[in-house]
Amino acid sequence: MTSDTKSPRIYSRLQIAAQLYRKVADRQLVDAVGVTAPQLGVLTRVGSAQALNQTSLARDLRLNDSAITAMVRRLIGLDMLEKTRSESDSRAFVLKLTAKGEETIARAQARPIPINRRIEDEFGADALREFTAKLNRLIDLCDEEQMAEVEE
Amino acid sequence: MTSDTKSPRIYSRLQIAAQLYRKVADRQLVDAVGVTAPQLGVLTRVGSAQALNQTSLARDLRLNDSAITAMVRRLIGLDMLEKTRSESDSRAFVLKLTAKGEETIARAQARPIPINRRIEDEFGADALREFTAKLNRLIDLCDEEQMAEVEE
DNA sequence: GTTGATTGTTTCACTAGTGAAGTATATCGT
DNA sequence: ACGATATACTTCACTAGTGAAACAATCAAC
Repeated sequence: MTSDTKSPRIYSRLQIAAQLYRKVADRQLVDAVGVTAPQLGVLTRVGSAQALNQTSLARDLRLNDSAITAMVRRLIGLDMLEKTRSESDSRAFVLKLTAKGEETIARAQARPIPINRRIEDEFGADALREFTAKLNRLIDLCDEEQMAEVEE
Repeated sequence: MTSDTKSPRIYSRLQIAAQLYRKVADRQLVDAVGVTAPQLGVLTRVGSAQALNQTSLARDLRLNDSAITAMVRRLIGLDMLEKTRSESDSRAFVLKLTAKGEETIARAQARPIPINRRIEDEFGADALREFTAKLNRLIDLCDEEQMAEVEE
């Protein structure tokens, strides 16, 4: 039994890393600015776009439409987001930040969360770039695999 | 605006990769052996241990106790797992695979899922090793950060 | 040998995601 | 101008995770 069952490694390490990172980031973000990491992701995306609707937001974040429905509902509940019917297309909504939403982004941008600083410092710019490149490669492979399945 | 907001990159790429990988793996696994990736993780851990209880399982998989409660309930519902009160400690349960559970692991081990093959092939053993090393490093950093918080 | 802390598990309320099915509005082809 | 198709969004039922609070059984200490 010298062989250490190679296969499950990447998958489970990836899941653990993602989960743990999110847990730590969530706690720090909620403390600092009152919003979770996925929520901040939505806010910043909405903030950096003009007249975004939910479907485009879903595509940008690579989530499904129903995840967005729920996410937006929560953010409206937190008074961070507003939703108004689009004038050009009455099926769609236009998402907009409230004043509180803008403040939240501003505060988050002003002082980066400790875990992110730590990771940047300890990895260094090069290693980080290489790491994200590999993550992107992994994402591409999964996309290809999905394509392959559809056409089967 | 040449600077590309470096910070959110790793976090969000990691989340996207983890989510997508899990989605693809889940679909392939459910098709092939009738169980999701996290579920298979639990089954294989139980299978490779003798007389495991839920708390140790939680520690092994780096999950929370209540996640295990739910997970075990689902696997019992699928008739893959059994739970009997421990004789040595009557607070604890001993987890054991059913025949169906054993079969499921066996089948999963027999033919690895396409997405895993693809990733192994395209990355190559070295790149994969390096990648998991970085994931482990990331996990360690998050652990340290959590420690730091507790002692604040 | 009670008393108090620790351990194993569950429940609850929550976030965050998926997929399938439904509703309403837009748009296209003829 | 109409019917078919596509698009935007919601709802529902589900998996999978977190954290806090409860409860029972065990273990130490005195």
